[in-house]
Amino acid sequence: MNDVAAAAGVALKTVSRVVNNEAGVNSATAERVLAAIERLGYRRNDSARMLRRGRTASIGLVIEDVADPFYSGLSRAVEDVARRRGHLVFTGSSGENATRERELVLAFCARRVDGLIIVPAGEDHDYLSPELDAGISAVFADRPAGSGRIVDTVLCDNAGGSRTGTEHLIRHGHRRIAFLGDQPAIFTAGQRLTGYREALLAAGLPYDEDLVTMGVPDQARLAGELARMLALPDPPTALLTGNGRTTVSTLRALPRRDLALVGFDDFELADLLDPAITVIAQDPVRLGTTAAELLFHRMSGNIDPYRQIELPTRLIPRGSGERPPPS
Amino acid sequence: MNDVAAAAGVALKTVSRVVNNEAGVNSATAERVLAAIERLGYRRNDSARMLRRGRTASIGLVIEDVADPFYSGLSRAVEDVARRRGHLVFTGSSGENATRERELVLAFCARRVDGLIIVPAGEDHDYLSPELDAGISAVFADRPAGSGRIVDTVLCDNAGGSRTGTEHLIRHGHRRIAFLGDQPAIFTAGQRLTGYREALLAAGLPYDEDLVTMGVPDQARLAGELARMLALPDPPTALLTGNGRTTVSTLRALPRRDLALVGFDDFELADLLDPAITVIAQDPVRLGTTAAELLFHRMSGNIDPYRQIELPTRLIPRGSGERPPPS
DNA sequence: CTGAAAGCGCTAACAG
DNA sequence: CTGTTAGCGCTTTCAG
Repeated sequence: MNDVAAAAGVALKTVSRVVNNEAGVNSATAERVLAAIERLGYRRNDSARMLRRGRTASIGLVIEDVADPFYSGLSRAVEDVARRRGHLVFTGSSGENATRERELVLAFCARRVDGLIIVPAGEDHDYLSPELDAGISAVFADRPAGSGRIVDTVLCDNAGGSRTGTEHLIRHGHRRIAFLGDQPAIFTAGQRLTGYREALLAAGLPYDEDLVTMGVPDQARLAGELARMLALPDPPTALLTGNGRTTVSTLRALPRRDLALVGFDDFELADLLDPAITVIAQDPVRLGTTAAELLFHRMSGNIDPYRQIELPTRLIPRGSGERPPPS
Repeated sequence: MNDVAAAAGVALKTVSRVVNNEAGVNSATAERVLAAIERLGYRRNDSARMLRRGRTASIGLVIEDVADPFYSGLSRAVEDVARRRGHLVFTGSSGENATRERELVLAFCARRVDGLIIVPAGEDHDYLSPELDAGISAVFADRPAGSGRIVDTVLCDNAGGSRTGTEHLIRHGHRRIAFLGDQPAIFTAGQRLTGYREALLAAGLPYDEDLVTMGVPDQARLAGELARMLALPDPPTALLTGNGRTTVSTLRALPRRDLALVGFDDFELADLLDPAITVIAQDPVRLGTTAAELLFHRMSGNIDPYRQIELPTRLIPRGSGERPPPS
C-alpha cells in the first residue's frame, strides 16, 4: 500500500480510500491510484484489514463429518447464508470426538471468527465461556450444548418424529416393533428412543428391552442383533431405525426383506429401493439455514433471550413402513 | 498481551515467549505469566500472529458443491491432511459457476491463505497469475486449469474408466450402447465421452449420435431422451451414464429395468438396488488426499516441475452391467 | 534469561 | 478532497 501511494504520489490513506471505494476522492487522483495498483499488482491484505477493524468476516462451522450427507447438506446451507452476508466459512469435522470438537472451536476462536455454528460432539462446553464472554456468537445445531449451557440452539423434533414413525407402524397393525438406535449418549439417539417409548406407551404396548439395541457400530454386530431378535419366541414384525446410517446397515444386514421398516432420516435412493423405504425425514438444509440466520442475527447485535428452535420432521410413506404384519 | 505483561510485571516479549512455549524463560517468571493469563482470560490472537509471521496456516478449498457426496468425500480428505499439518481450511462451493469460483479464490487469496485446492468451474484461470506470482501455492483437483495453465493437477482417469465400462458392456454382447453424459464443456464429461468413443472404435462398432446425449439437467428431459432412444428402429440394449447424478436420474427415468447399465462414479446403495448397479468407481478420498499432500509439498518450498497425477478408476461389477442383450 | 523498539498491512480519528 | 498520526496484537531483531 505504501508502494502504491509512493508510485501514485499520494498518501497512504488515499490509496486506502480508493481501494475501499470510499466517497470523496478526486476522480483524477483515483485514476492515478488505480493505475499504480494495476502496475504494481497490489492486492489488499484482508487479514491486516480485519485485524485493524476487529471483525474477521468469517465464521466457523464444526460438524460431525462433512462426508455424511446430513452434515454436507447442512454445510452447504450455512455456506450459502454466509456468502450472502459476505462471510467466509472455516469448516471442520469433529468425528464425534469431544476433544477434536474443542480443538476446532478453540482454533476458530483464536482466529477470531465472528461466529460459530457447532454440532456438539462433547457433553461439556464450559470451555466456551471465555470465548462467549469475549463476544463471539455461537449457535448449536442438531444437538443442544452440554451441561445445561444456555445458548441459541436449533434442533429437529427427534422425539416427535420417532413417535410419529412408531405410531405409523402401530397403525399398520404392528405390535412387536424393534428399535435400532445410535449410542444413547448422543442426544438425538436418546430423544428418538424416548419418542418410540412414548408411542408404545400411548398405544398400550409393552416396552420390551429385547427389541431395543443402541449403538451398534458395525455391520456384523448389527446382523447378530437382528438374528437374535428374529429368533425370539415373539419376534418383531417391524423395525424402526434410529438414523440414516443404521437404516442402510440394517438393510444390508437383514436376512429377510419382509419386515416392515421405518427409518429416521431420509437418504438418497430410499425411493428406488424395493420396497421403497418409508422414512421420517429431517431437513438438514433448513437446519443449516436456520442456524446460520440465527447466528447472523446475533452477530448483528441482537440481544434477545437465547432461543431454542425445534424443526418439524415429516413422515414420507414409501412402502416399507406400510406393510402389515404376517397374519 | 500488554495487560498480561503489566499484571505479571514483565515485558510484552516475555509473555510472548511463555505463550509460545519458547525455551529460556525462568520457570518462576513463567508461572507468574501463566497465572496472569489465567486471571485475565487472555487468549492469543492468531490473526495478529499470522499477520506478523506472514503465513496464515490456512488453506482454501473450492469445490463444486459440498452437498455432492463426491466432493464431500474429497473435502473430508483434504481437511484430514490439513489438520495433520496444523492448518485450518476455508471451504466454498462454486456451484459450477466460473464467476463464483473466481470470487471465492480471490477472497481466499485476500485472506492470504497459504495454499489453494481448486476444482475449477471456469475455463480461464489467468486471474490466478498475480496470486501465484505472489507466492500462493495452488493445486487443481478433478479437472485441469483452463487455458493450458501449467500447475499441479490431480485427475481421475476419466477416459480410461469410460473405456473400461464400455468394453465391459461390449464383452457382454452389447453392440448398441447409449451414452448419457454431462455438459460437454465440463472437462470430465468430455473425457468420458472420448473413452466411450475409443472403446467403440476399438471394437469396430459405429459411433451413433442418436445414442448420445450430453448435459441433460432435469429428470423430465432425461426421460424424453431415453424414450426417444428406445423408440429408435435399432434401440440401445445398454447404457453408460457419465456421472453419479445422471446414473440416479436415469434409474428414476427409465421406463423399463431390463437394459444393461454401467454408471461412471460409485454411489452409496448402488449395491442394494435391484439389480445392483455396476459402476466405474472413482476415489474421491484419494483424490483429496493426493491433492492436499501435493499442496503441502509445494507449500513447504518444493520447486520441482509441476506434476499432473492421474488416479485409476475401478470397475465394480454388481449385476446391472453384466446383463446380456435381449436375444 | 529478559526487555525495548520496530513493524507486519491496514483503518480510525482527526487535521488541514 | 487529502494527509498525518496512532495503533489493532502480535513477532522479530537486537541489546542488555
